[in-house]
Amino acid sequence: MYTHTTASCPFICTCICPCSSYIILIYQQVQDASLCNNLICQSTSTTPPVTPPPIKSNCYGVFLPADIDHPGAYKFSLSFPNSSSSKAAPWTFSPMLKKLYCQLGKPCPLQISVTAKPPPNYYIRAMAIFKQKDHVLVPVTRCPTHYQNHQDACYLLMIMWFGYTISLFQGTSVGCEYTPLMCSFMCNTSCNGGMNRRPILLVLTLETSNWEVIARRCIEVRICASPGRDRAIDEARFRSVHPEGTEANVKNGKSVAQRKRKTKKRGLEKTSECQEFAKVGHKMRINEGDLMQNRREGKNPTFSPLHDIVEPVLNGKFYSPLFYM
Amino acid sequence: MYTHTTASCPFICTCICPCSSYIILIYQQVQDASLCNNLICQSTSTTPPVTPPPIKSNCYGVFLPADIDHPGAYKFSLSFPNSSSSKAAPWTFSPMLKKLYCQLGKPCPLQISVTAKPPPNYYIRAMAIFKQKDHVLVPVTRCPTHYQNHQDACYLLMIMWFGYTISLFQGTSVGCEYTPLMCSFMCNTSCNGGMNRRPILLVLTLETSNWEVIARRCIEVRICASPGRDRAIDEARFRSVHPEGTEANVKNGKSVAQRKRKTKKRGLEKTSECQEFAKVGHKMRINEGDLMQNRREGKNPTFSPLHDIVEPVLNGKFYSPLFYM
DNA sequence: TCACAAGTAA
DNA sequence: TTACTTGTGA
Ligand SMILES: [Zn+2]
Ligand SMILES: [Zn+2]
Repeated sequence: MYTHTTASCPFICTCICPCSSYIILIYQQVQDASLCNNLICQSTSTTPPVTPPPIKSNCYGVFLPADIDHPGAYKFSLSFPNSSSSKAAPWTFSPMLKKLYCQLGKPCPLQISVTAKPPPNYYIRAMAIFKQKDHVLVPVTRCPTHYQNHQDACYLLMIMWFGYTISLFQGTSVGCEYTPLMCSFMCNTSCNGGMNRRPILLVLTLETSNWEVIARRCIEVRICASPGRDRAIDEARFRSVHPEGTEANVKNGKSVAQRKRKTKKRGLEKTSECQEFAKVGHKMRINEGDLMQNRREGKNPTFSPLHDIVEPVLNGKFYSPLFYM
Repeated sequence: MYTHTTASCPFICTCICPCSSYIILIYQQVQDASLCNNLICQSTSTTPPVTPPPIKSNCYGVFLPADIDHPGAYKFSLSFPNSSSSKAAPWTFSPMLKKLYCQLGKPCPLQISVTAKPPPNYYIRAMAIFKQKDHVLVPVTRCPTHYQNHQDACYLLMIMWFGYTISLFQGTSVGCEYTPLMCSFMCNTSCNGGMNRRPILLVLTLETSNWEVIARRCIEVRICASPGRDRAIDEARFRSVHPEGTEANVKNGKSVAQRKRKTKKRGLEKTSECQEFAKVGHKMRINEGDLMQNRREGKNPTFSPLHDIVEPVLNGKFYSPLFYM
């Protein structure tokens, strides 16, 4: 019997892959009923998770195109509660742009749902990737400043990897409409030396016990100081570009109101990652060549257990995950 | 005979104290003439510098008020060559505000002069301190992002501490009017997790062989992306506040056109250092309590030699110096 | 060189 | 919530 509890996780227990920024939530069918039709933090499972889920990241391994919504047979969906109407709210979601605006470190409530109970040991993977295609292979990590100032959060993240906690899933059809999650992002999208103003996507995938992706939901996430202001700006810009189409363009995966200069489009002839990082301190922080080489060889990152901390290390470099749940 | 050469130092050789951000230049009288009346990079001295100069920093030890100009008997002065008139120039100096505006990593030429040749082993100390009185005890360091991306510069800095090079001084009266220095600042004044938009002063002191300060020159330094633009803004603001007084107020040490909101003054009821840093990652990066305790006990920082690198460590914390010469 | 972007103070 | 600050793209 494998047991684990964590006090920091009120609703859902997570198995966190220390590689890059993603989190595994394991769906498991159980016998005993629970208080609520949610993913519930539960310390017991019948089988200890001996092997971690395979790594499917943006920096190695195979990953399907990340920005295509695919509800699948279970009608997997991702939504948000009604966000506060106050402009000072710590988070707000724009259905028009399918984009979450939130402040650094503030928990954001996600809601996932399926129309039928998945088989046992189905799980959900949550990861962050860069939206721009030419950056999608670069791991999304925290900036050095926030990592240095917030190592406790990272510690919390890491011990949860050892915990590898199983979450009970009662289904979303008995009373509760959604399964709530709380997600906190630990850097601004604009952070120097980190995301560096590059927009990111949060990708949730429903996967089988064989780690096959059967459903996917993607939203853009902008972590910023003023979510309300920035959402208003983005939506106004979008409406000025698409006077009537509104939501249709978004659902077709087309580019929406990017944060870009009025005069010219950016991102196509974008400077390389090396050049981008060179602007911060004139030296690359992440060696993309290493990542690509590693990817070609199919290598997984190595883990360095130290006390209770497992650090996500790839080719000797440490990556600080962006978010936790 | 102690010898040392460094290729990275064209004009002057520096003894760099790894504590906080300052640099020691030793004035030494020599017999043989040199090509130019400058501080000249010279690899020979008659006595090896066995003991480093005592640490006089903003975080420990005694330090006189840093923002008072005191030319002293030698009429010690600090000036700049004529800066480029281009708005895109990497540096510019405002005599009106006694303030240097420069870009990150770009070398700035300083000129120092005295009216008479100092005795042997007089030296100059250069250090950066925060301008605001309630931050003056906090060491001025680089931000984590720039430190991580620029460790080579730090390495260069550190090996020069071992080098402890002596500079020959021919005086400023034979042909050359000034002694040129080149100074590079390695973070923006606005850097998160570093100076964090707090203005700094560069303080040059002329000290005797007993480390007694006999002259001092101070300028404000703003390291920013657009020195020309920011100087123009500051000077316009200053003129609007001081229609006729112009330079007089500056020379009297009065507060000049601060970068502040039009409506209200800032800096007097400033939030504490702890609260300031708390905004970056919600955790203090520098424990001011440690610094103060250390200062009360008169402790010096400890040095950790590792390969050829000496790291400035104080109470187990590492400080990355802001600038080098 | 200019205007936008986006964190921050008030 | 507004307006300023200040790095960045074009
Ligand atoms: Zn950050
Ligand atoms: Zn910096």
